[in-house]
Amino acid sequence: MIFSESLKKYRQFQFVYRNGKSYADKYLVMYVKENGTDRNRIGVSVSKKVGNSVVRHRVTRLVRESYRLQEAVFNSGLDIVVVARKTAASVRYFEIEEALLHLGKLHRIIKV
RNA sequence: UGAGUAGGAUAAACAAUCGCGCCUGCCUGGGCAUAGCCCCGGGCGGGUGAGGAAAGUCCGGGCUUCACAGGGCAGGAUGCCGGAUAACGUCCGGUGGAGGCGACUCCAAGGCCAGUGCAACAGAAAGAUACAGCAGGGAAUCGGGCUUGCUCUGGUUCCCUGUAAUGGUGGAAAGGCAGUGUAAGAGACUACCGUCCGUCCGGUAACGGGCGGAGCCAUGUAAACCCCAUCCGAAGCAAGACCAGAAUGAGAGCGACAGGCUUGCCCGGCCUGCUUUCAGGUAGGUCGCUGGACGCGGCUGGCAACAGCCGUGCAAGAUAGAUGAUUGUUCCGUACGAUAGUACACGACAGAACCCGGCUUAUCGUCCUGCUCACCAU
Repeated sequence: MIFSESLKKYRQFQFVYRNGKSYADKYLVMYVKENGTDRNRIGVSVSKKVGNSVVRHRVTRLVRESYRLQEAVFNSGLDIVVVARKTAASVRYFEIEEALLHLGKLHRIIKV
């Protein structure tokens, strides 16, 4: 991804959870916190409640893919954590993409 | 053709666009003023990228570190015989038993004459019996018979004795069944079957068969403790090795400059400082990391598991974790329909994490092979 890296460490996730703002819709929850750089960092979290390993992996990929394709419309300098909800287990790609953009609008981090 | 049985293969396909990990070729930027076979990147091209169970983590082994003179106890696992193997609780071939007409399937299949424990309920009695029954004898009593008191005979009640055929209970009632025998019965005796002992033959063995003998002294349970035999050191790739700039510690040198303490001052001493070397091991990184008890094909040996030889191939290696998304066509499935076709849909179970050999569990379908039984035809 051109403008972004991924969040990796447990502590980084915890920092965003504690200090960031969150919005949720039917499929996803999004936490956002400014990180003070000119790049975005995105982390995806899918718990065991969502499904078995294959399902979780698929949801992770869908979220990452839809972020990758829509990367340019997001503002820079943010740490974003996307948490999948249980309902996301049996969802198609476009519904994930739609949910991601919807939450971005709620956070007002989408470029107009 | 139908029903069944044993085993195997496969795990939707193709194309376009965007994207990811690893390997590799070429070009190129920076560290760096020059050069490099050093370090950090970028671009383009090529190759490659989940499973039959990758799962559960239940066994076994390799590998790594630690421990280790030898022996024993404890603990755990296994348990008919032979073989295969690196090893196994796995596999193959047998033996015995159970089920099935059969192909075939299933078995935790050593030892309760070392000891201890348990055996509910039922039943008379469960390391033991006599409830009912059957039979003999005696007594009392009521009858019958006739030669009128009997060495005749029947019933009922009680007592003594014999018995374990029959009955019911039970998982199990102390070999089975038939006959002889007897008052009634009983391996008391006899034949056959079973069991045990001896012996001979076959087999590496488990075991099987023949012959002879013993009437058969005694329940079940060892996935009850236990006994016997065999095997087992512990922990695991977050193993472990290396690099290393954090913390910390040690030594040497520099300076005689600054601050603090030691006494008001000086000298002296101590601490803080700077440079450097070593130890150390944090963040981070590299290796381990995939060429192996490897895949495929053939030959040879073996009933087989498997082994040997030859040829050939190299086929994921991530580290918060790549292997994906969209679109189109075809295939499959479900529903409707005579076909054509139309509609529906994340197209079974499920995602590598050091590597192998197994076991177990999950699973939509499709295809193939061997064999068995029944029916039909010739």
